[in-house]
Amino acid sequence: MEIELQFKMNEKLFLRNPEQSELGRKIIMYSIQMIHKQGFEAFTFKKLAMEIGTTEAGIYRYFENKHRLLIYIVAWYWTWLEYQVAYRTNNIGDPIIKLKMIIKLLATTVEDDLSTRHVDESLLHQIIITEGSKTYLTKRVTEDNKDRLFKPYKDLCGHIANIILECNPDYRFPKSLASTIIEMAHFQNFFMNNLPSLTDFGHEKDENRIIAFLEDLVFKSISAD
Amino acid sequence: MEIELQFKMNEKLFLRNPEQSELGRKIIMYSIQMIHKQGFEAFTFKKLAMEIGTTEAGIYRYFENKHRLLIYIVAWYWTWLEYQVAYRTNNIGDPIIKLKMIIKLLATTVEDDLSTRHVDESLLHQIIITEGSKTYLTKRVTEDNKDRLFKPYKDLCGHIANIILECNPDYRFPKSLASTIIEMAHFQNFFMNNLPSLTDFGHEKDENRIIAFLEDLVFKSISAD
DNA sequence: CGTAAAAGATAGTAATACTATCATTTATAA
DNA sequence: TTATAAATGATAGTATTACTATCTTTTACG
Repeated sequence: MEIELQFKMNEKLFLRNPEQSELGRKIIMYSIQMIHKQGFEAFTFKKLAMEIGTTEAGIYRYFENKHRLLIYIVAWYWTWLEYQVAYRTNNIGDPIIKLKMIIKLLATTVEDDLSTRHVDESLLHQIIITEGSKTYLTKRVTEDNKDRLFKPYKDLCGHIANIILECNPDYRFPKSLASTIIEMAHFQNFFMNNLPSLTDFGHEKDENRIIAFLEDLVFKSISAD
Repeated sequence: MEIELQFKMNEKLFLRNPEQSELGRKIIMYSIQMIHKQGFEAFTFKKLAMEIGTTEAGIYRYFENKHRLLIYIVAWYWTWLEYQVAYRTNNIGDPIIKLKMIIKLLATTVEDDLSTRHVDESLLHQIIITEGSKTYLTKRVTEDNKDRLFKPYKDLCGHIANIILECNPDYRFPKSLASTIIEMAHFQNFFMNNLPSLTDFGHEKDENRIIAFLEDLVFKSISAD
């Protein structure tokens, strides 16, 4: 069977819903490609418009500015990942197995999910690693947070924190450990590939070593004192 | 006694050494204030020049661009912190006590160090939290790394990793744990103050809770299996 | 088929991120 | 002390970025 996945995104994330038009989907598709290739700093609406074959003004009808567009695709990614997590941990009773699955999903290069035709999740995963934290490391974070732009990220974090509590109801830092897992899944990957001396797996460049590190970190942390 | 601290910084970090002239020191001093106040994105050389009472061209003689200036002040901070670590863990034999001291230094709001007159370390610490990772989360990271711009950060990380190994020579991930401590000392602080639901200490906003979390994380991780 | 919404085309502006040039001041060494 | 080089100041200019505005044409759809 062929299923087309769509997520209902927070309306504050855009001016016009990009999922609902050809141009909108092109904006998402090409912006993912361009941000991945050139990095967020070098990415501009003008270049994007040229690539797509539309005009700058056309892009501005969908997104207020490029930072908002970044927040959109990052929020989209977290929504998609939460869905993946739900899907893949469904029917698993043991919270420890669930946690291992989540760590794997966070730390592993994802494959392009064919049920979302205009989004290449593997590129998106790379974008999250390098650009993800830039969405909130700004002076506008409080305002953006009030608009609930980071809700998908916070939901995932809360979800993981709950599973941690299932493993050990007495553990004192479930939410901080959850955000640590998420951030470190990405930072260790970035370091491994770019600043290898900050990790213990610079030579192999093997994501399984990151998983081993995170599992060691998590399960020792939540084991009873 | 009054001591004026100066660090010999990597020459690739600047075009002209800002420590060696009045204008250079003003650039450092005011850029720290402005980046702290407005955030790195809104910070420009033009505004900085106006604030100082010089011209844009004047700033460009010291730093290639604002990103380089950010790398400079961040590298300066890590150099200063490594010095603090060395100073404060001097004569401590027990690596566990050393590690605790380092976690405290990383996670606590620092006080302005009066032996560095043109640098306000407490502002700088806030800048590192919000802007620090932007120094390396770029497409230029490999090039910048070759120029050794991140050496102070990597040195500190290596230093911490060594102490971790002193605690437990069999621990498998000393460097990754070290970079995790450093990054999480900052991210948990940022989350606590801006996205509190990602942490377990959003209500109290107490840095001691972050320290407790990091100590729990670290000492459980390095305890023998 | 008519109308409203979306997209295209074009233009324009203020700010940013620089580079260049030349005059003036300041440090310094012969 | 003077010459002279280095640093700074003053001014100008350019390409690009980050938008906003307006008007026309196309497309969607009830």
